[in-house]
Amino acid sequence: MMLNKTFEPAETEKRLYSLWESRQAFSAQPDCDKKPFTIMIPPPNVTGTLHMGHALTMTLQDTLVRWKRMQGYDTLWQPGTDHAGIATQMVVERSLAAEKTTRQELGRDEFIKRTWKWKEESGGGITRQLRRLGASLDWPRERFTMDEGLSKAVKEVFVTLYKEGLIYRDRRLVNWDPTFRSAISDLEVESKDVAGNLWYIRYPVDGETDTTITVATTRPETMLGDVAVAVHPEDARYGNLVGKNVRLPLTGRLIPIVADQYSAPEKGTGAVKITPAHDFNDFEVGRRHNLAMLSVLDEEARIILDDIDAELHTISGLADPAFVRSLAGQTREDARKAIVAELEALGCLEKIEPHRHQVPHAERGGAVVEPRLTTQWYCDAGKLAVPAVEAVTSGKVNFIPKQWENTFFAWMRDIQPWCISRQLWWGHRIPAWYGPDGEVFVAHNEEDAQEQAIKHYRSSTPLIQDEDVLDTWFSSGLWPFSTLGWPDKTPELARYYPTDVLVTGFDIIFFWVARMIMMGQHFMGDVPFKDVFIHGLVRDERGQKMSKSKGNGIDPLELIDDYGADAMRFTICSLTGIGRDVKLGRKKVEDYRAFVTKLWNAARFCEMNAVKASADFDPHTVQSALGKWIITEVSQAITDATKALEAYRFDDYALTCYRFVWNRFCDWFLELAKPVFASENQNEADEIRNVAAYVLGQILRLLQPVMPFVTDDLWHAFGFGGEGTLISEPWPTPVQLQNADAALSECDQIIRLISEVRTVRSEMNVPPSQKAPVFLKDAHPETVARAERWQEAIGRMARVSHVAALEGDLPKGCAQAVLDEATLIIPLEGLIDITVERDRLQKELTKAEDEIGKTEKKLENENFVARAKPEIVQEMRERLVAQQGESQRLKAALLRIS
RNA sequence: GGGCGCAUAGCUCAGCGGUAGAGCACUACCUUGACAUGGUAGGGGUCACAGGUUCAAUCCCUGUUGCGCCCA
Repeated sequence: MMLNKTFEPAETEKRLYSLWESRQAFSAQPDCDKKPFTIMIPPPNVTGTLHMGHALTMTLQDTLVRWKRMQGYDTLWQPGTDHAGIATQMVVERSLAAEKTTRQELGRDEFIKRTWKWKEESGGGITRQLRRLGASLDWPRERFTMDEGLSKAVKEVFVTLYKEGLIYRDRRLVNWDPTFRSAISDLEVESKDVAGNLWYIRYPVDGETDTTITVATTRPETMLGDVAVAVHPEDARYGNLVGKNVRLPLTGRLIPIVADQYSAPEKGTGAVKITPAHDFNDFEVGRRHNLAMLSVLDEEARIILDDIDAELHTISGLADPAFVRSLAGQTREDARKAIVAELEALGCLEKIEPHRHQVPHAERGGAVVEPRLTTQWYCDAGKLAVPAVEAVTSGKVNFIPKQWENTFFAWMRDIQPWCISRQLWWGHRIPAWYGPDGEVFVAHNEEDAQEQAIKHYRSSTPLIQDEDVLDTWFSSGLWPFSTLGWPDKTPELARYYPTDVLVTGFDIIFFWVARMIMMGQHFMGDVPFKDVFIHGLVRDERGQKMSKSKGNGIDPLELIDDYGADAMRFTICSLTGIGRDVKLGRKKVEDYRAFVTKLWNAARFCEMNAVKASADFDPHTVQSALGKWIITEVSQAITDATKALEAYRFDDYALTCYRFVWNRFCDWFLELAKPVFASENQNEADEIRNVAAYVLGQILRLLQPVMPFVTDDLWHAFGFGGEGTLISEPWPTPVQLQNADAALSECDQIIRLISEVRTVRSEMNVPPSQKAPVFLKDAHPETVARAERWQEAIGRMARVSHVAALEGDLPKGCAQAVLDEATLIIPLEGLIDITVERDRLQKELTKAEDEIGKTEKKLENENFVARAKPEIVQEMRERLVAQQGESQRLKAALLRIS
């Protein structure tokens, strides 16, 4: 079989991936006796499509998993998706809208059926896309947060936490999305700086004809629900008013002036209106002062008067119930306009100031979020946080980089009760049933709830299940053990929990990482993972966050189409340093594709020179210096690459491989091997062929985790093993050759000799077509012998006609260069300008003397000699000798041509 | 306002108490039979600024400035 002129990723990727999958090469083997290594995929949203962020995180995970698999671990990389309550419901509702119907018209059961149908047909497209990346996920184990097993886990957790008092119902403010008409998480709210106004409104003090107190507000429409005015207790301006009441304009309600620290004297007028049902800070003030909580906005953020209608007063020039009633049903925006106009007409509006302020917006959908007083289910995150924090402080869970532990702690320290109910239909319906009197029965199923109800009511009573579903993250938090079969005691659970590492971005430390630790600690009594590797964000080349609206996103599938999955994966790894964002552009992928090509071409060269896998080759038996040298070099690369992966240094891993393959194997080993392959010495040629095959094999293994396709293709082509088998080959191990020092210094010297000659020739503008001899002056006999041994390679690589010790006088018109104890003499009469050569040498000499100066200065410093580590002083002394030698030889060279 | 991170070659980034590195870009030369998606060589850095610790600081400490992120 001959390798094609170029590597063809598209064809190879398709062929190999289906081969791997059909052979279950990715499957965990729960029954084997290998040590397990487990990564849980952060389940992508079932509505999602693959973006660069996925490509980054999945490439890193796949690289780790493939590496560990080669290291002989039984690897489980658990795939799956989450049901993404809001996002999925949105998708299906959109298609209903296209059919001119709504979920309400369809009814809950039918809607759920539709959504499942959508999921089966269109959901989870991302899992197909992950295959294009080469991700070696254990697909037969794929799970979905809504599937039967995981739903069972969710119910179990809910019922248990309820029994333990860690889940409860409470009426308090939530962040409410008026578009979805659902509670949303604090974490799904984004504060945006918005240009608005501060409206200054005069509230007349009750019982005092001419006294008013002016409050400043950014939300005048909420004043219908005002229950107090707060001033700072130490604010002298208002001291005499505390305890008195004001008449609320528009509604005429009598409300107190209270003293509360919350009011900031320097802000606005120092007096603030208090609307506990529509503002988080006001809610706290209301609690402190035992104030009523009046809701004036409904689930769509329209004015609703239920709470205030009974107490509307008619006060001439201040309050008119008819006006207030006319607001009912208006949106908050319309109501604001009407209210401001009315206040102005009443003379209550003191002034309007333009004002920038933070307005909460829903991350998904972008609606302005409304704090709203509702009854929801809450999880006592504060209690669950304690063991979670403990897990991190004790080091049972390690964040990499460690830095992120602070972020984790900061959030955990003032964690709020977690609102877990959502007013959606798509999700895990809350396993709570209500009796006619509102009594709650929490149970695994309706039968159990009925049983409880019968005990409670002493008769069979109709129950109604809670309409709401659970926050998607509630089920995601169970992912590390629910996917393994919990609450059943499965062998998988025993074997793969706790998992080894979680790989994710910092943006979901709170959403997910923290919750998994809480749930894991509580239900499994152990952490869900030992390491948390937090990688950066993918940005474009200019460092901008990729986003749809900016249009600067790159589609990873396009990159794969254009450059191949291997090139993209390698690029990602090479750019993933610890704690750095990944700035990625097409150009970088294109650049690293050149590396894939380089590897391919190096392999082609090997193939052309009859390099073949040899099963019984033992690197320890190698005799040639070149062979010993490259075996030592590849061993070093293996050591470095392994260390890098152990430390999650994907960049170091990729770069170590890159440098070894390109700058050692290709640039030197293969070039130095050419004369050997061409030589008469069949023994040596055979040995170097074997060495080449061995090193190539090590390279393919080393690169398999990051470039699984091209490496397997070559693995097979060279007869190392069958197609698709590299994935399960052992990870390479370094070898330690005995007595290799002479070989290493020999190769090192030859490489430097070639480089010196090349440099001199290039600097002297000698065209490569002009060959010239090289004579060694003052060289040690061993140096001469080495140069003669490598005559052929030196000739090819440095355009040298022949190498020999200098005999007799210096030829005319020479260029010279210093190599260790020797001086290289390159006769180039007629080709070079001797004055240029003199200048060149002079420059070298100046450089050398500068270095001597630096070293001497150090050694002359008594403090240095006395206090520095002895080995450093010794090193400096040796350095000085070498530098002085070089300088003397340069001086001598100059003298010879002057 | 609180917290965190970053600042090194034109660009992207490594590095590290003891002679400043890579890739890309740039310049010159080269189509020699693996590779022009290539080869060879070269130029290019007061390691943000100011102090301090140290025999020695790009590296450790303090402060300043600039940029970015998170939380309020």
